[in-house]
Amino acid sequence: MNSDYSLAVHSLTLLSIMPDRMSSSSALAESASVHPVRIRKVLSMLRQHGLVETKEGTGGGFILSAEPDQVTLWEIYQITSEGSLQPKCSEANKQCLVGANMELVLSTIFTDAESHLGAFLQQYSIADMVNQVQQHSHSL
Amino acid sequence: MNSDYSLAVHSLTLLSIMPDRMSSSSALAESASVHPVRIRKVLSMLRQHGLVETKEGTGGGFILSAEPDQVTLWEIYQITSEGSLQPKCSEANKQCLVGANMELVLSTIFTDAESHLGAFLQQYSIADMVNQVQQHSHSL
DNA sequence: ATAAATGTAATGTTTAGAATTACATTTACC
DNA sequence: GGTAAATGTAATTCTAAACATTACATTTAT
Repeated sequence: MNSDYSLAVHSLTLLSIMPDRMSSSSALAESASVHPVRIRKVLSMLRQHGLVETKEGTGGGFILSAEPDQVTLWEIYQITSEGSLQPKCSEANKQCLVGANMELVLSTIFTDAESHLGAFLQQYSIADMVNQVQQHSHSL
Repeated sequence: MNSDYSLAVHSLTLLSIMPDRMSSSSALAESASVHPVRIRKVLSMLRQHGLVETKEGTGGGFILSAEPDQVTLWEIYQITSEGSLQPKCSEANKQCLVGANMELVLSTIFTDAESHLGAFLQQYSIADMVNQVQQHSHSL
C-alpha cells in the first residue's frame, strides 16, 4: 500500500503524544525521515477532513483536532489510500471475452474486499497506536 | 495492488476456457495487451505452484493443471502479491519513540488484515471468474 | 535440420513516487 | 512596521520500480 498511509498514521500518533502544543513539519519530518514538504502535503489532506488543525506563521504547525480514540485506521485509509487494494489492470483487449470483462469483475470483487478491510481497520484507533508503540518500547 | 495479480487471474481464466489445448504466451499476451515475455514470467510463478503446466518447443504453451473451482483468488494472491497490503514505510528515525516502533506495530496489524483478506478472497475461484465474465458479456 | 515454442538474463524505456527548490502567504514578536 | 518563522502549493529534478524489449539458450514437433 502507498506510503502516504503510514506517514499519516505516524504523524497522527506523534501529534497525539503532544496534544498541547503545535508541532512543525520539520519536527514531524525528522521523526519519519521524510521531507518537510511531504509532511505538509499529507497533513493537508488530514486537515481537509478535520483530523488536524494547522497554523501558519511563527510558532505555527500542526495539532490534533480530534480525539485519538475516535480516529480509526480505516478513516485514515479512506483519506490517503482508498482504492489502493484494487489490482492494477493494463488496458486489455476488448475484442476478447475475458479482456473485455475481467476489469469490471475484479473491480467489483475488490470493492467488496475493501469494505471488509474497512470493518477490520475500524477496530484500531490512533489511541491504540500510541499504546502499542509505548508497549513495544518498554519491552526493549 | 500489483498488476501481476490481475494478469495471473486473467491468464488462468482464459486457460480455463480452453482446457483442452495449449495456449501460447503470444495468444495470452494479446488478450491482456502485455508483452509475451511478461506472460511467461508470471505464468512461470504459477507453474512453480502447480497451477499450470508448460511445454516448450513447437506446439508448446500453457495449460491449466488444476480444477478451476479449486483455484481461489486467495491462492493467486499469495503467489503473486503476498505482502502487498503492507503499507510501505520509509526507514524512520530510530531515536524517536514513534519512529522506532511504528513499522512493527503497523506490520503486525496488516499481517492480520491480510489474513482476513484471505478469508474473503478464498470465496472466489477461477470457475467463478469464468461465470461472471460470461454473464457480463451476455448482458451487453 | 528447421521452425516454433518456453526460460531467463540483460538492457532500455516509461512512469510514479519522492525530494528539492522556489516563492507566496500568514503570523508572532521585537 | 520590519523581520524571522512557519505553512501552502506549484514547478522541477531525482530516483526507483514497473514494464517492454532484445537477445539467446533450450526444448520439441514435424
